[in-house]
Amino acid sequence: MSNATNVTGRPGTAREKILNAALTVIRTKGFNATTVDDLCAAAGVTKGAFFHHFDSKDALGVAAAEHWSRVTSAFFAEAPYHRHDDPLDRVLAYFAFRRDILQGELPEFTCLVGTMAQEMHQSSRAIATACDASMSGHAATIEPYVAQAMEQRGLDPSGIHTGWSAGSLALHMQAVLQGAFILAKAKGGPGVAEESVDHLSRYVRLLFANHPKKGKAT
Amino acid sequence: MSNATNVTGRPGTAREKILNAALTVIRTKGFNATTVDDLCAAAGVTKGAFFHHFDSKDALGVAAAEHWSRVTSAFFAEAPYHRHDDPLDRVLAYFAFRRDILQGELPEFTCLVGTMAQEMHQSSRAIATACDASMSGHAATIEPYVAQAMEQRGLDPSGIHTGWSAGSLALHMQAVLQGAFILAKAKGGPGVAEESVDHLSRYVRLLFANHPKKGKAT
DNA sequence: ACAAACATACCAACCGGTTGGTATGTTTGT
DNA sequence: ACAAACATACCAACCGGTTGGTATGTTTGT
Repeated sequence: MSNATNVTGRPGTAREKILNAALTVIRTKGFNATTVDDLCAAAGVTKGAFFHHFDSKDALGVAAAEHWSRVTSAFFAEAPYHRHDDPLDRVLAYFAFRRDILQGELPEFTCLVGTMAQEMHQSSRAIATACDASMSGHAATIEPYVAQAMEQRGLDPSGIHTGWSAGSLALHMQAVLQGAFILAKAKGGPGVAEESVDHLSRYVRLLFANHPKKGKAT
Repeated sequence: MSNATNVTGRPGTAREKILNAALTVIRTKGFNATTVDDLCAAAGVTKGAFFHHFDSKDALGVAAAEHWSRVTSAFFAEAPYHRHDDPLDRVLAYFAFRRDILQGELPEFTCLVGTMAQEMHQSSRAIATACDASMSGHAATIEPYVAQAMEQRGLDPSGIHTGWSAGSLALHMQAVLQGAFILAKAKGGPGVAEESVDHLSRYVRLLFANHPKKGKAT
């Protein structure tokens, strides 16, 4: 009944342990197939502790999506792709980075909020909204790089192509990654996902192909 | 105990009714959240009939994926995009078609096997394999169009680009669509999905941009 | 030609185990 | 002293699957 207040969550507390357990367990089994007892066992806490910190399993789902946002934000903030001078290089390096981290077992490189959105979009709009916030929030961190590259290279998509924006391209990147995860899950390995990221990188390179940096004409 | 034999499935039988119900119910609720009773209620049959035709809920999942393959094969076989003379036009018209059918409620245009693969890949490899067969099987129906377009226009991806094939591009298309569905589910509407399909179409056009049909140089 | 034997398709009632959640404590930090 | 943070014990509802049975064919031996 006391909930939603302890946003900080001191490390080592039951809340933090449950949240961290949720990231791996839900990615492995999916949200519906994950029982509250699974979560408690993985976190090493009792059910009483669980329902002290979360009003319901759904509330844990929302909190897990938010926790995922924090964890991945920190993870991507430290990634090397930000360090390039050229905005387009940053975007391209982002793809290389996303390709590099496609390692280990499926639950390790797969996306929690993509999984939960797929499963819960009809039964819990609260969870779906939290998942959307997480995915769109991540897209919003690369959107400025895309926008900068477009501006710097004089790429105006509304004129030349059918009409798109830095935002729609950033969201499309997330769609490709989410879809790549699904194929990887179906096939049982990351191979297909790597190829899809390659196609995505190739797409962006082609978009900018005739738009070199400064005033160098083709 | 008698099972796996009646592959044809006479229409109107309990088996057919359960299978058809499964397509919509599982797309709406997901596989785990769908109970056997849900399926029986939607199909208008009893549980006894269900377990007469399917050994287990998982077996129904596999059969549903196979049923989905049959239904979608027939659906796409009748679609207009096959009727273009030029192979590249067929691929482009395929995208337009996929974009056009993004209508109605989410469970209506969303993919059963993508949903099931996501949810069941760890708990039932049999289901995941059936889902992979369905998605890869569909990709295999457009792969020849891509290959024909490449050959006709002299596009050799192993030389010019990083290295890709008609097969990997066809699979990438499925990844984009699957990912678009996830974003649509998270956001609660098909808007994002349409934009992703547009990006995909633009990608393929760019791939062939400098490769006109006959001998017309740029 | 016909009945016994068998198969298929289905149904209503039931069962053991699981699941999210609750009620009632006890511990711990300030 | 008191509230936040847990732990223990427990429950009602639900869920996949089973059981015993019926109705309606189909096959087979004579």
